[in-house]
Amino acid sequence: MTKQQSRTLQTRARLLDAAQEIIGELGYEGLRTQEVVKRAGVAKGTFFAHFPDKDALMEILIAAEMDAFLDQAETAPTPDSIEALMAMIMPLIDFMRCERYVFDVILRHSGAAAKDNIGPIALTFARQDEVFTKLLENAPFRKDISAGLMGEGIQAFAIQALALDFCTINNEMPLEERLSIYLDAWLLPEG
Amino acid sequence: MTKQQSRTLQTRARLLDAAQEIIGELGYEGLRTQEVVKRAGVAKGTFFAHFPDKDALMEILIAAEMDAFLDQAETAPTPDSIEALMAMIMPLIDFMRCERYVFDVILRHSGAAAKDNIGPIALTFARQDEVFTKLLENAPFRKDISAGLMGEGIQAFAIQALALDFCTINNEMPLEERLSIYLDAWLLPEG
DNA sequence: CTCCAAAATTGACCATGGTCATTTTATATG
DNA sequence: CATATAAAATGACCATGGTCAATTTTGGAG
Repeated sequence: MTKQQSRTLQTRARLLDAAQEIIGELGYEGLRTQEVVKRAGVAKGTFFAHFPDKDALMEILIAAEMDAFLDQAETAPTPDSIEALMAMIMPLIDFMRCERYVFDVILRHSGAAAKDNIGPIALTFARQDEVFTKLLENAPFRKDISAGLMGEGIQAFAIQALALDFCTINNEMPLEERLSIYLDAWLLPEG
Repeated sequence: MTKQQSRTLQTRARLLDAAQEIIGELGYEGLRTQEVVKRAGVAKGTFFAHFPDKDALMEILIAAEMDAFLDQAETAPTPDSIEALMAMIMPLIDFMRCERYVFDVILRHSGAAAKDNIGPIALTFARQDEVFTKLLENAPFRKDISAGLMGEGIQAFAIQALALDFCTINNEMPLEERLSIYLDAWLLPEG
């Protein structure tokens, strides 16, 4: 009963290519499903036969970018200071703040979808945990908590710093400075 | 040139009442603007003459609930332990997780709108900062960082705990337990 | 009281994400 | 090759948030 896969894969690839092309021109927020199917040369319904909804497509594309940053982080040496850690995660953070819409999509899906299946972005966050845990195991930071917990805190503070960075009340301080303060207090407490 | 205010206020109140009524029956996610204007007895356009968009209405209603919790927290005594602190903030957290949609709205607006004006939810978060700062000033927690910074961390960890609680990967641990672990590590470090 | 300008309201209309019964296409089988 | 059948694609259609030119209401000035 296993029938035509090549056609399916081809269509999916065309949709993804078209989406990426549009994002290159108009940014993530500017993407319209109508334009995607038009460029892919398929009908509206075909889009939704391949992706449950528009968010699912966005998740795939955004998670792919985030994963690329994690690939780099994975091969990096153990950070020997907060600065080294910051340098390692800033590329990812910069992507996360490239558009308000991107940050919103990431937020919506970081804690996984409301549905039962786990989306690409939630998987990326899980992978972040792993990567951070491994990196922090031998780093010269506090020793009273596990590397995994340290990693979760870094995630939490990164999101907090990003949220405040998008905020008009609080954006007199640059994101990097704010995040540095958070990470100092979190990873090198003196009390 | 100052003309009719009573009419405006009345209409606005009717819209808000209708919205609250619907939320009582169907929850926040179940609210449709069409149903709001129908119950308020006005036309569709009137809704958008009073609120920039549906999110703005949601913000008002959700921020009002959150503010009520802050009112209580404001009159509470200084927490003398993590448990006491948790007891103080759990009502607010429970509201924030009452619906996935509610949490999403809060997240979207906690870091303020992308626009230049500051929404009610962002103001609530700013007020949270103030309330926490005052409460933590004399609390028996770490002394190496400011009360304000401690408060920001509590916010960050609360959101992280909420996000993971909505997540299918990570919800084998109850929110309260996870948040306790975070706050212990954040407010009472031993390294 | 009449008339005017600003404020408020209206509802037809639009944009866009998403659905689904129907049609087309590919492939396995006799 | 002909046929059956399941996968894939189609596009008219729907739901809902949001817009805006036209209309009605309001309160004050003369």
